[in-house]
Amino acid sequence: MRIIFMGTGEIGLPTLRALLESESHQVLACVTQPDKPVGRHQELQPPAVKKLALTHHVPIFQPAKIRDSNAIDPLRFLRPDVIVVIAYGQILPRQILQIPSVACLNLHASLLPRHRGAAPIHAAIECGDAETGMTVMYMSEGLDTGDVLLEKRLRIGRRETTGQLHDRLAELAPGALLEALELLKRGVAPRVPQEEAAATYAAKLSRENGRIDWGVSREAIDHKIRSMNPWPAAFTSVPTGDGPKKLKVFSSILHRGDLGAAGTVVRADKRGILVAAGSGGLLLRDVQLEGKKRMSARDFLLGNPVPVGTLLGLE
RNA sequence: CGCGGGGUGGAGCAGCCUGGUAGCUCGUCAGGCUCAUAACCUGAAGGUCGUAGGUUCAAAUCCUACCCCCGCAA
Repeated sequence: MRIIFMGTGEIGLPTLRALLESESHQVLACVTQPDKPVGRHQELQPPAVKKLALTHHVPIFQPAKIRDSNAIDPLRFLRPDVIVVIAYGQILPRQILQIPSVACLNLHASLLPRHRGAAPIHAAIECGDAETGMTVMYMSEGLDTGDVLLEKRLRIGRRETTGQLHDRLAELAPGALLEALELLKRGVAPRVPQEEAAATYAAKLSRENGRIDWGVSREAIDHKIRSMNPWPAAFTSVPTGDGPKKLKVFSSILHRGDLGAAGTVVRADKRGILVAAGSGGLLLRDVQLEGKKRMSARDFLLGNPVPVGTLLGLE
């Protein structure tokens, strides 16, 4: 089939690669977000999708606003059978949805209608979900509200992070899409409306989402730490000789028992930093002090002793 | 030139302001203690102090340029 690929995030890379290598499909163009100033020195960086498309000599479109007619018309002229959208980053207007002759498909990294929105992977882990998956849906004008074509499920590991789950979902996507395209080609693709009452919404994350509230349960904090890893990273603050500093927490182990006031350091040794939560506690294993590299709690303590009784999270 | 912190034996840090024997906590190796140990004791190895220049009798420390890492911001 003749396909236009629209995507920006890394999660779409395996899918784009599969389409490019497929014998039965032709990628007419890639639409991705404009190069953006990224990183510490604000250098312009092309999206990963663009880099991959360049190596395959596929035409690339990077409209600042996909709603502009001069962004839409070139796509229409390509006369695609299908438009595939995965982590593109802009809301598509109706005019785009109507372009493909067969379908405008979106791949979403959750089992819809659960976790609609920008951060479905984070949400699945933060909510403590046992499973998630990749959904192929027919796009509608609402945000992730379209009818479902098919979905592939994945069990979420007990200690899995968003980064790890992201990569597994990315690898799950190509198979789901190719199967969906095959069903469409044979005219037997299912179309199941989402159950509106079961819908949840996963809003875009900001750094502040990573702040640890030591007063909640140890499970909730553990979900937060895994969910925010690697970005934006769960964090708290720790007193230092130069005042309180931000401490990112990348991994922890649940600890049983009542340990006292939430946020208090109960023990700090080579095993890690044991902190009391609202119920039970957590043994912090991998941390990063602001301005420093990420390291094990053991290494961190060698140069930054944290006395028992220290209260974390104070500004 | 967006703001800021940092590069010191294998790891994490101090020392730099107020130039002049390389320090701390670990790790490693050897030996000892112990029923035993992730515990403890003794000893040892291991560093051109990011790179290149400059100032000086003397530079980890002061000056200049560059490279790399990280936090904030996006």
